[in-house]
Amino acid sequence: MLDMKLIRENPEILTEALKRRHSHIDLTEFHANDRLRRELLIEVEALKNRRNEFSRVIGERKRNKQDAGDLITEMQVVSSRIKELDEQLQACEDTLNAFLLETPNIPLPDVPDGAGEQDNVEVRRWSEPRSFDFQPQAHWELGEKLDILDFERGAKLAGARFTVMKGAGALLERSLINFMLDLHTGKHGYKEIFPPFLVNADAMTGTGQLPKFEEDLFKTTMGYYLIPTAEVPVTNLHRDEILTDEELPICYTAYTACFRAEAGSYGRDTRGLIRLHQFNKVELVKFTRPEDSAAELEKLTTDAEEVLQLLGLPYRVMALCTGDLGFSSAKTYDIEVWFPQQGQYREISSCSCFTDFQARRAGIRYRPAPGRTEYVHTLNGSGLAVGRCLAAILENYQTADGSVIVPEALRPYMGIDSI
RNA sequence: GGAGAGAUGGCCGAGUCGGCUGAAGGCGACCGCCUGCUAAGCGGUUAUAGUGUCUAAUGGGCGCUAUCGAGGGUUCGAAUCCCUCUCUCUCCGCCA
Repeated sequence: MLDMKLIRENPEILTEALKRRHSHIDLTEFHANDRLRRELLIEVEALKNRRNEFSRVIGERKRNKQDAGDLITEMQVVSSRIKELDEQLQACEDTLNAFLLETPNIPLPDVPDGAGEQDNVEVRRWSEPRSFDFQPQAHWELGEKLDILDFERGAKLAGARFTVMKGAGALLERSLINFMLDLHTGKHGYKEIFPPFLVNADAMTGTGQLPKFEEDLFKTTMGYYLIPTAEVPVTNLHRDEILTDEELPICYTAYTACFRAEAGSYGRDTRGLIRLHQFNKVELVKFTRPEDSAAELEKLTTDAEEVLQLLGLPYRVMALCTGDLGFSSAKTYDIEVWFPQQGQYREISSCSCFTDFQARRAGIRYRPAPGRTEYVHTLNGSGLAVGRCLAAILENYQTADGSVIVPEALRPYMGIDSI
């Protein structure tokens, strides 16, 4: 959510931002409603002021056993007028609020301009894709032949876009989760969180999934939402709180399962582990002072990169352009890992700075100085998507006979050196 | 699932038959005084948001409005009365 004052006083900033995002939102109605709101507010508050004063007088007279009938009659009229105005004001604020909830964040100045994915900019690249002296197989083929991935039975149990991990596959998944959590809590200093996987609508609104992206979410009959990422419960941990200056930055890491409806991606990545309705992810979340968020995003990204480095998986880092930027994000780096069978880099982590956009929605503030409050900046990134990481390991570490070497860093967790 | 109790400021905790309670009192925290130091003691400060106006070093000054779990109702007026919902606690039942 953006600052109403900013839109009021510097509408050109938002206009410019929307243009960079290739998004078309008309501000005329907003400005009209904003003016109307303040007019109504001035009128109704003046009346309420009168009502309060007269109530005091009425109270005094009653105590002194004096008649207050004349004032009460007058106040009846005032009160009914207040009620009318309050209703108009409410309607006006609902409209403004709906607008704010559906307006995307303003990209940071250093975000490259562009219309879509093709305009993203490569920032850096780590290691070189390995050259194969045989035809590399896709991870789903390897997984099925090794009997560690079972898509058929996943479909039997739940449907398309579900899988079952078995034996060394399940062990590898679990080892990756532990490996990532150990790295982030140990070396990088994040605090581990294990949150609920189901949350309420308020939490989903706080981080920006609702109201705009409801169709991407699974919802239970009881009204709970399944989390699409740990970002939701972990960021909302501090919803409606005022943090102290000293405790910032707060850095959390969390393993959760993630659930996505994947509406609108029907034909894409129908095979393998790339796009499932349920997948595991280790997430990194930070709450920072505004002035620190840019540097913290860089650190968060390199923290995520280190997972791939330790696993020996080639990757590149992309700066998303304005046209590809997520709704709530002000700046995003995607980390893309190499998939030999597809011959391309695929997203395995998305690291974003949301500036105060989520914090304003979720009411997450801090005290920069005694007596003052300010919104924090929130950041998050995958560190990493576990299933995609497993897939990348299978493909990059496969051998000619179809077995898979276990990366050095995972051997203490796996207890075996090949699958 | 059944029965009961409760939800007030950073925390604890008062709020009588609705009226000067944004909210007593205490604790904590901060500032100042005192003290050789510490402690004790004394004085003061200590919620958030919206909005008007003034000054304009955008940081405030002076006002107003709202908020006592959330929403609605009664009333000239509600933390106080009524309804709905949410959450917490206790006991019973069930259950990984």
